Amino acid sequence: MSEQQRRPTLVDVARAAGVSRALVSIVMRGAPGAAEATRQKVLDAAHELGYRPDSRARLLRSTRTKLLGLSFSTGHAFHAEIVDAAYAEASAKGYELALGGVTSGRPEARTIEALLDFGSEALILISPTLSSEELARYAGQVPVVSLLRNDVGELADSVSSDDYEGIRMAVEHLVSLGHRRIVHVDGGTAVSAEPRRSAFRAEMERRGLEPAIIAGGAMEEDGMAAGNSLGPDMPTAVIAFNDRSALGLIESLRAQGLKVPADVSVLGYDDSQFARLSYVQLSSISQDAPLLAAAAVDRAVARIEGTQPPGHVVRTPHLVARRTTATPAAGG
Amino acid sequence: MSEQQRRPTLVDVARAAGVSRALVSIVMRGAPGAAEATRQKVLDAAHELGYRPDSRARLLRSTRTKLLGLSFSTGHAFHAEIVDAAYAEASAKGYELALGGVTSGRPEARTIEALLDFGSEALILISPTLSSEELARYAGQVPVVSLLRNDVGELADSVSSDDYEGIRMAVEHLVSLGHRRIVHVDGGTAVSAEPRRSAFRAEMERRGLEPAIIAGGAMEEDGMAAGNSLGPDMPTAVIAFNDRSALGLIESLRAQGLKVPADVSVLGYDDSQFARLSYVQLSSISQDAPLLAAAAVDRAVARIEGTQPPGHVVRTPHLVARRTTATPAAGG
DNA sequence: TCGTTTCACTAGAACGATCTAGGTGCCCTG
DNA sequence: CAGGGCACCTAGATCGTTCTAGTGAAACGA
Repeated sequence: MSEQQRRPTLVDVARAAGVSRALVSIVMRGAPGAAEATRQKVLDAAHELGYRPDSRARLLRSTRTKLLGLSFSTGHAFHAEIVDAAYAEASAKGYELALGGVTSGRPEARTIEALLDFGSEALILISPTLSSEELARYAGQVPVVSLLRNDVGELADSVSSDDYEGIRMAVEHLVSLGHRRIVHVDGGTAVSAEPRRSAFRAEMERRGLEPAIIAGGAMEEDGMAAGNSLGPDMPTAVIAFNDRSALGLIESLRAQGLKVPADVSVLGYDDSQFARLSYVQLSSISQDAPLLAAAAVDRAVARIEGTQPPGHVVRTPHLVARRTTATPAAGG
Repeated sequence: MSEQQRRPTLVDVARAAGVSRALVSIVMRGAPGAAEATRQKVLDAAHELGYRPDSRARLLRSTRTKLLGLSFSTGHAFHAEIVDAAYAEASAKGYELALGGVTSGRPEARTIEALLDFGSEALILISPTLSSEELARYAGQVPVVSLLRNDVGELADSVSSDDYEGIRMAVEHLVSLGHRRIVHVDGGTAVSAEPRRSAFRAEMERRGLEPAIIAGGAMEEDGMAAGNSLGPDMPTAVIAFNDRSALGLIESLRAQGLKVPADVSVLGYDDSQFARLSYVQLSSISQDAPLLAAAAVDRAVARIEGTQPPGHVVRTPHLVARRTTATPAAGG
């Protein structure tokens, strides 16, 4: 049943090592001002006692928490990839990450408050859905970096992927394969749906092609529904809003007896783990989660350390051609 | 450029409301000992100033943090479902959740230390891979609840799903449909792979059937590989280690020209969002993430509040029959 | 030799909350 | 009208750190 025992404090270590509290503090945080011999003695004592600094007390006093708050949506696989990369980048920069999940029953604001309560020095918000006013309010308290959404005003930083360029590449790829009847299954109300939609329209028109857009969404179901509604006037290629939607779309085409890419080419967006699955091999536009995450962490740290003013980073995505896009069937 | 301004403290509120620091504290945490009129006055002042209690200071003094540490693997969709449910349950019980992600580059121990640093009063670990010794060490510091793994000794609590019963139901279901040649594609080295494997063996033998087991894993790729190796001696039904593996398996069968469930029935495990996808409709054994999460949070809170000794909760899974299991073809 | 600098270290005051131990009034009781 | 009880409120200590301002001693330069 083992008594839950009080964890050792600086005082305990100081007593064990025969030095003052302050010196132990100096040694523990690796600050200059301690002789090598003493440093070693203190470290030994600390290790002996199993001492771990109490971050609450530490942070209370120091204002620096070395903590980055990161909000993400549970259930978005793409967000999970960003979280992974952010962990790595933060830890390389000497920061810890506080994760906040946004779920259906838990609004983003609630999550952000929790992250601030933990003592986050900056917030990285993946695809935030907050209004610009709310974002501005938080940005008045700590640096805020919006990831994958760039219309966040002057106060907040943003790191996003160039949606126009991504769609341009998608169209370019399909056109260069010989497709002319291309449909975009859009993302409905999802965060980057609008820029992609208008990019598609502009890019198709620029090439003198008809920009057919049908309503979609971010999930497999949306892709399926869109696929089913395609029936009467089947195009030779489809650009889906994202990979999951593309998967649903492919399934729908398959159910209609069509082969991908022989009959219809399908291009996803995100280059998520779904796209990479060996049996899917979905051609996709990669936003490069690790790079985006690293850029976001970089910006957050730069802002915290005051080395730079707010700014907006836009990264160029790239095309990953796999097995779902090909030359259209003759006469398509 | 807006000056990042100091957040208001108890003192500020006290001054604004014309009362003492202590009284504000009393009001803020809803403790008894303040007149209704004063309470209102303080609340108004606090709201006016936009005061939010500093959890670091609060926690430092009070030992109670009302914080539950939850570790999960990014990229495990099933874990994400648990996180969702845990948030809801924790918040209903008046606790906040601290999330810790386990990724390939970030060992579980590292994540746990971070959760403890945040001040977690208890840890909920989803499918922990730590050794029993390490678990015991942490369990000596705070209550530890292991989720989906039950061999964690006396010190830690566990909440798990009855793997034997799950597999028994799976076999039962298939046998009652008329299947006799059933294969189990196992989970390789995954956490619950071994109990499911031996449950399958025992349950098949109990019924006088041949328990065919082939090596698999937790991902689509593993299911595909297993499906491909099935070729020569195709069974009429397969029980996969989990839904993702089942998906890969189905894909492989499809590539071999076999229809599911007409030629082969496939049963998944987890009843994850993948199983529920409208174009998949995978029959699966549900471990009921929300219930498991709620049970884990309950145990953690019970332990923290000292109302109960460590214990092991086992929940019974249930079968969700969808479209991938059916009566075998005549002569199968 | 005597200031000055540097180095190693320490005492004590923060940080922003909670908690303990009172101190007021005010009402009631006998 | 003394004394007890209660409801409301406050001063001051405290949590475990970090930070500021020193202290003492050794090393240095002139």
